[in-house]
Amino acid sequence: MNNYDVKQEVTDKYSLRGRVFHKLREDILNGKYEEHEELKEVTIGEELGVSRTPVREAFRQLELEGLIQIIPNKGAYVTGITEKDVKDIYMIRSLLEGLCARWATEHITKEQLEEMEENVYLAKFHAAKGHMEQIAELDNRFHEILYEACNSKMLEHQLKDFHAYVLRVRRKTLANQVRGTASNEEHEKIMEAIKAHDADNAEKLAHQHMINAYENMVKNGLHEAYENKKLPSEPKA
Amino acid sequence: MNNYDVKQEVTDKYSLRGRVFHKLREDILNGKYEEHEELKEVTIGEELGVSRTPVREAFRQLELEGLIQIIPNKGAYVTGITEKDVKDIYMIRSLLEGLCARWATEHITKEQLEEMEENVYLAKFHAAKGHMEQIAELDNRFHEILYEACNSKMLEHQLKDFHAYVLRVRRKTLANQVRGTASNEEHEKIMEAIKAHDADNAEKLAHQHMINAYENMVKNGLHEAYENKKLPSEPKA
DNA sequence: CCTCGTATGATTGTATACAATTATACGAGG
DNA sequence: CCTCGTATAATTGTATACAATCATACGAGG
Repeated sequence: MNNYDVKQEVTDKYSLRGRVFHKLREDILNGKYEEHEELKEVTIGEELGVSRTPVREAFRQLELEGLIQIIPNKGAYVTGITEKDVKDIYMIRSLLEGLCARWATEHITKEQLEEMEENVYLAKFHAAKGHMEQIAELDNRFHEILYEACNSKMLEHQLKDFHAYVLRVRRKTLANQVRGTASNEEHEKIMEAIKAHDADNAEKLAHQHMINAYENMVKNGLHEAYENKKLPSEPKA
Repeated sequence: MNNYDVKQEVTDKYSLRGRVFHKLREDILNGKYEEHEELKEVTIGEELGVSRTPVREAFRQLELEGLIQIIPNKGAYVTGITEKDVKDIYMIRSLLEGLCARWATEHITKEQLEEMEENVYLAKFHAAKGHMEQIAELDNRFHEILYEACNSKMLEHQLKDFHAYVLRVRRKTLANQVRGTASNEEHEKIMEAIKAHDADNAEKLAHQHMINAYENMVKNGLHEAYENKKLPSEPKA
């Protein structure tokens, strides 16, 4: 339609700044840094072999993503992500994914629907074979298709952010054949609701899909994803 | 509880970068720049009397906020905000404000509830007097209290972002005594549901509150808020 | 021994210089 | 006249130098 939206990733990975951004993002989400640990511009720069300039720019972005907090003239501190944050995100996402499915029902294109059908089909195949890596990939892609199909760059933007935020935790969760299969069956039902132009049902199913995903994650021990991160404890006097 | 969360604004207004960020944000939301207009680092820097460094950092943040799009080695282009974006945001917000009200019901503190009661009381007073500026202020604050009371930094962060995003449009809308009064009455009902620990009702009321706000905005002519911005038209061949 | 002020060092904030990349203009060749 | 390649200019990407701010240590004074 309009060729303005040929947008690549919001943050390219091929500039130094982009690399710093993605590296720090990964490290923070991985739990490499303690919560409230101070990140120094020179130190990070030296570790990655770059000057302060790209590091600073990456810091500003990470701040807006909520991963670090910058106190002016003082320093950058890791915010981290707690179990409660993950829970909150899933609750928020459950609502927004529902809305997304509703809108996608009204706006999905033929091409998108075709890719979605292929996605579900392939996922079924890989689930039977136990190819966990591919299942995770297809799961990601399924949701992305949904985001793109909703025809709302605001909602798409939000959901992609959240999606990336919990990606690390989620990948671990999907490494579980039972849930992988169940998840894909839910995808299929969502897709069928969309094909049937049943927006109410699509919304409800997508909503429940998120809740199921979260509950499965809790059941399998969400905390394992954070085993290497110390829980924040009340500082004793 | 923990004193880590004494966070000030995510982007301070007293550094050059902060000033550039807020200035560009305002200008973009105000429609000073055409959609898809290219922003040049030197030009912006000269206009504001600063070097490229703070401008670049501000650009990175604006990109993450979705207001501009940066194409590597090429330039920064204004994304702008369309009427559809505003509509989408209100639909998204209606869901999230509902969730927020639900959580606030479970987590609001005595102090927050007191400020909320004072807020509603004052708003009633100013509405009767026709003090539009104060009504707008109190309206903003009411929602902020709600955001802070929900006890979820993820949700609070999201809602504050959206809130700021549509603030300019909204201020114009509230400059309307009828809606100001109705809006405040809705605030009161939400508050009472929270006081009665009726989370279901609080959610429903907050949800409807957003929808009403949006519909009122449309009725009064959302487009007026964008009278100085050209609508994007399909480029003819 | 404690308190406060100053000096010093460390760290962030900003400006500028230079490198890399991209867009444009122009001319040679067909 | 058109196409393509090269040169040039403009713009972004990065590194570094300098300024401003903040934290710490240390010593004078009480």
